[in-house]
This record gives sequence, structure tokens and C-alpha cells, in this order.
Amino acid sequence: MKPLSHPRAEDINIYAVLHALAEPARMKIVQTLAAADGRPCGTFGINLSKSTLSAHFKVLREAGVIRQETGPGNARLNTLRRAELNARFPGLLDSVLQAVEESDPALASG
Amino acid sequence: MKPLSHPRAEDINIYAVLHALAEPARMKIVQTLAAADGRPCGTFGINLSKSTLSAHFKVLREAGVIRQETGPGNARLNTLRRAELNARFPGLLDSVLQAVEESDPALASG
DNA sequence: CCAGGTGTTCGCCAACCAGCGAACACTTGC
DNA sequence: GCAAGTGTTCGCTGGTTGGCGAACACCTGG
Repeated sequence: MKPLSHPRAEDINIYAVLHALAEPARMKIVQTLAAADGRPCGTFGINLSKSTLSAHFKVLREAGVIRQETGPGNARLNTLRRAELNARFPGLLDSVLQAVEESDPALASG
Repeated sequence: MKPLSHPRAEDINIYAVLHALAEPARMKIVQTLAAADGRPCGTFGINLSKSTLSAHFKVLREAGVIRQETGPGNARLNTLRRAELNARFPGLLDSVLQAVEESDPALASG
């Protein structure tokens, strides 16, 4: 499987990141990764079609929020670009993740 | 002038806030208010039509990011809902504002 | 009362976005 | 080689968004 392209850490744009996070499905992806990195795309328990899911992963990847590497078999290994995000936007990811649990507990528990 | 309605602090939604902030003109408004509260809408140095500006203020207001009160004369006094945002989403606003200066310095200096 | 200044609202338009299914690509395993 | 499994891409659709100008509402000052 072709490796996908990712923005460099220093090219990560705040508007792209905020836009990527301003959507419940994508937020759930991020939140799930924050709890357990390295999952393939299909393991997020989101009730959307494959194509829609793939599009959401693409938005997150192109915003620089997640990294998608070719994993074993045909899976994509998704990881949060935690350190890079923290270096560029200190505290942002953590405060957003904390905010989600405050504002959208259903998502947090589901 | 009619007073405008604002969401209660506890009803502020993280997705609405992130969406509101994921736009350079609106971000500039927030950033300007962070530096100096209480300005009328026309004093933000944004090169957009009045109607577009008004729409952006509406998005920010309905998201709970800013408060718009009827000021002296016909002006709206815009203020950041800093304390309320901080209470609900601790650290979020500050990290976003800091992130903007990192990611969009042109906006910061303009 | 009328003019000037500030914002809001209303159409309108082009662009974007989230959703889907179908088809394709790629790897593993039989 | 072929089926199964996982993601991606493409085309399409409906809804939302951001932009504008024009018209209106409202207050202040002549």
C-alpha cells in the first residue's frame, strides 16, 4: 500500500487543525487515538460508511493531526501526532480533549 | 437596539467553538478582543463588507465565544466571554490564541 | 425632520462539506 | 489464481458556508 503524505510539523496550520477537530466523528477518532494509539481505521466504532470514514481520516491526516502509516497486512496504523502538535501548539490538544469530555460526554463514553 | 441572545455558559458547545475559531477573520476578531475588549464591530481592521462582518460576529456570538451588548449610540460592545470559556473549557482559549501567533503571525501583527 | 453612522437582515451565488454506493487497489490466505 | 478483508477514489447529492450588495432599523446631531 502506498505511503500517504503528511504535512511537516512546522507546516501544521491552526485553522486546518481546528476545522478538523470541529466535527464529532473526527473528534471521536482523535479521542480514541488519544486513549490507544496504533489502531487500523475500522476499529473506531463509528457508524459511517467506509468512504466517509476514509474522508475523515484524510482530513485529519492532511491537517497534521494524525499519522497514517502502512501497517501489517493491509491496515493503516493511525497514530496521534501528539508530540509534534504539542511542540507547535502547546497545550492545545490536551485542552481540546478535555473540553470534549466536558461538552460531549456521550462521545466520551461511547 | 435590540439586545441579542447568547447561549448560556453551560450550553456552549465545543464543536461550535472550534468551528467558529477555524476561520481567519473570526480568529482575528477574537484575537483583537483578547488584546482589547469592548470594541464596536467596525474597529477590527478587517477588509470585508458589513454584512459579512455581521455574519461572522453572529457565528462567534451564537457559539458563545463573544458577547455583544448594546452600547452607547448605536454601537455593539463586543467582549470575549473569557471567564465563561475558561470555566467550561479550561486552557482552551489561551492555547488557541497562543497557537494562532505561532501559525498565523501575519494575522497577529496585522 | 433629515443626514450620517452602525449593524442587521434578506436574497443571491459560488464553493465547500459530509454523506453514500460502486468500483478499484492492495495484501493475506486458501 | 481467487476470495476475503481493508482502505481509497470517484461521482453524485443535499445542506452549509462565506462572500456581496441593497434595503432596513436604529440612534445621534444638525
